[in-house]
Amino acid sequence: MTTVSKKKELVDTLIKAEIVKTVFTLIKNDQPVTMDEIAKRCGVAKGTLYNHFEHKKALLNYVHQTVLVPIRQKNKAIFESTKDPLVRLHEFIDSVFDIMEDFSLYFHFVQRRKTVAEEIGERLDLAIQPLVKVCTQGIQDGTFIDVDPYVLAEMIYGTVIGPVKSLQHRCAEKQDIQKIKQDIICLVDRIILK
Amino acid sequence: MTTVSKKKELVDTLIKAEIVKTVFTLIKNDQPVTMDEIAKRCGVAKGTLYNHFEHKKALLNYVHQTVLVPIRQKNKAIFESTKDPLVRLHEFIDSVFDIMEDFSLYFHFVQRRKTVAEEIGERLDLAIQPLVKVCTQGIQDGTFIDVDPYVLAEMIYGTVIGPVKSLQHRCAEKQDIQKIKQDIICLVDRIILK
Amino acid sequence: MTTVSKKKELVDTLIKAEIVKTVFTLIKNDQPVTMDEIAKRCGVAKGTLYNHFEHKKALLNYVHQTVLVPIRQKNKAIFESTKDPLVRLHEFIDSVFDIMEDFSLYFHFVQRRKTVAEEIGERLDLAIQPLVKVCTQGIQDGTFIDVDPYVLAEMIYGTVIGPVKSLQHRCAEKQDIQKIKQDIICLVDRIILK
Amino acid sequence: MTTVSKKKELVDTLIKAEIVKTVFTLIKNDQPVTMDEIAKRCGVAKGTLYNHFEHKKALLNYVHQTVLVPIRQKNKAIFESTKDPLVRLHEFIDSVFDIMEDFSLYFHFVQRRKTVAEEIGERLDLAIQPLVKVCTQGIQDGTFIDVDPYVLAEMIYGTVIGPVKSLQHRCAEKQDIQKIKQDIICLVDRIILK
DNA sequence: CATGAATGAGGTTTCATTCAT
DNA sequence: AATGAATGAAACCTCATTCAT
Repeated sequence: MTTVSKKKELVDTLIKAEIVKTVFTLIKNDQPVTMDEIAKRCGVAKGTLYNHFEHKKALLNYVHQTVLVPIRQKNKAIFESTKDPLVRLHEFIDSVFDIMEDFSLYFHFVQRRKTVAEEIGERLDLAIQPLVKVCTQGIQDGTFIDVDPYVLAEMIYGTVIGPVKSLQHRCAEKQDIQKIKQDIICLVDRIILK
Repeated sequence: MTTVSKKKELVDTLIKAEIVKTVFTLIKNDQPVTMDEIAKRCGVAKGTLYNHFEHKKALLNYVHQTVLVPIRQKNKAIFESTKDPLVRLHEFIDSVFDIMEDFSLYFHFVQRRKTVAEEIGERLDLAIQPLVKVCTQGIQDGTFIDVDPYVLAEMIYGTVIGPVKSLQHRCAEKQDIQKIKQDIICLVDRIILK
Repeated sequence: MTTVSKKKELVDTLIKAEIVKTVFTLIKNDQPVTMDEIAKRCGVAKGTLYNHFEHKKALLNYVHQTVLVPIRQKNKAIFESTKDPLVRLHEFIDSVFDIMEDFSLYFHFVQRRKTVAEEIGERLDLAIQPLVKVCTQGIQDGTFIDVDPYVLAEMIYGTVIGPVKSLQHRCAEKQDIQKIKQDIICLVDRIILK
Repeated sequence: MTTVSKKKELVDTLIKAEIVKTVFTLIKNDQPVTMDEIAKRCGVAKGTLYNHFEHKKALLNYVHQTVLVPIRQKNKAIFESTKDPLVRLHEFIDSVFDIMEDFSLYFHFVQRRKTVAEEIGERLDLAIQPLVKVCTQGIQDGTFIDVDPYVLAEMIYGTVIGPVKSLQHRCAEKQDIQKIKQDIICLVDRIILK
């Protein structure tokens, strides 16, 4: 790759990063996310945005994907390993809590911009389906109880993600979070193991 | 109350009912929900809508509440009874499946019109908090396992509602639904009972 | 028709007339014809234009049709009569000169807004085809010379309309116009009569 | 001229030729003629276009002139000869049919890019005025009928060019074209000769 | 009260032109 | 000379809300 195209790519990346940051700020402040406003705050012209993204939709999608990337990566590493199903489940729970901040970011974004309908598709793709796979395997191994793996997956998802959602509305201290996590792991183990 | 004001109230009720119906039709058909369109389809003038609702937001909120009322009523009857906590839980699960149609209506509405953020608040008010109460009581009774009642409630919610959400993306026959329900009840019992 | 709807129609007509006038002014002054500018000059809001016309295209088409209406009417009266073909031809020539002002308006409009491609279609519909019919009949009568009626029609059109177009670039006095008209009639007769 | 400046001129010519070709392709395909698109298709940068043409208008004008050059040349050769007026007229008609493709190209271009107003000026310059000269001479010779030479010129122009325009909307075979041409010549002779 | 025409802020997108590299 | 990213003026269109009748 030439020096020039490297530089271009760098600038492109920088601008996109700036856009992502700006859109986040707008969303957090519950201000309308218009192309005018994004451009103004990024210190570029409106046309420039259209040099980097075809539509407004493409721009927002990029922002959205940016949020999802670290979550996807962590999930991929966990779900595609060949470890024991139970181990992978525990890793998933650990991961959710570890990356609570990413999740919080994700929720902040997704909760204000996407409709529930859109979230459901994403949820399926991001968590339910991998969980179903793990559960199916666990059931075949004979280590997990023999229940519809979808129900099992939903149960796990609800048990793990639900409290994370609710935490925003409760006032929980650090130590509580560890306690909750332990309760969750305990509960999940109790349920799925024969 | 005078005859005149009675009449007024009647008309008000009729128009509001018509509006609710119209908004639903629009949402189901994925058509834009504009004041113009609502008015045209209701056979009234746009200004008339503003005699019944201050804002568009107020109008949509009214529609939303209309959907929630039967759900709230059923939940109230269940959660405010003095029956055994476990019985009430089973009644809740029964209720969710019985009113699956209402829920489907609810989801159709909420999924296309409200953001995830709004759904979370509602979810808390509508299901989590009542479930927390029931669980707390069950724990004090000594019949439920001693886990953070929030986690327990979330687990139950996730196990019951999650599959309902996903069902839209799976292709499930009637008999399957009964099977799933049995799996869910079985699972919930297995979890919460000591 | 009710008094109210009569009034509405009146207002609609008045606004449309105002719009037509405004668009003409803009075209004559070679200024850009934007919806914003039309609205401003008509003393109405941009949205109002959209209450009367679906698109900008529809608006411009209306203006265009407004120009064509008197021309079409005169042509229709002439070409649909049962008079002698030669008489109808003379009437057509008379008409073109009588309504020179309409034509001038038409040209002013069409020349600045429509491409030649569009004009050709219109020309066909407005003049050539009626002329072809008249010529065909004259040929069958045995009064017109036996030449491809399209060529004949084009010749007549060119002979009559061409000078009108060119007059804008020459400086012709009133008397000259009468002289030119006589020359044209003379020429046309000389050509088409056996 | 230095070698360097020769080379420059060559490059300039090549690029301009490429631009002309590209613009034609775009116009024929009814695609928007934007500077971006021209540059991309020519394989040069947008800025380069501005090194060869001051404005977009200048660029388009150049393309337009390119189309006109061969037409002008042929016309010049015909109208500036000292042959008999009638012979020159016949040569003009021959020429129009010979270079039908150039004319068709011309119309394709002019019809989609220029307004009728612009076409009229061009028409005058390109055909009417030369024809007026020829006719004037023919009238003075005593071979042409004594009619306003402008009217005569318009008649000839209309009779010759009109059918060419209309041919696009009719479906005419090769032989028909010869027939039409004969009809036209015949008609023109019949009219202008005493 | 009902009406619905008028309003105009707010939004997205296009594209000729400039200018630093 | 060539480049092409950045620019930003214009243009079109939507729709919640107001208000005179």
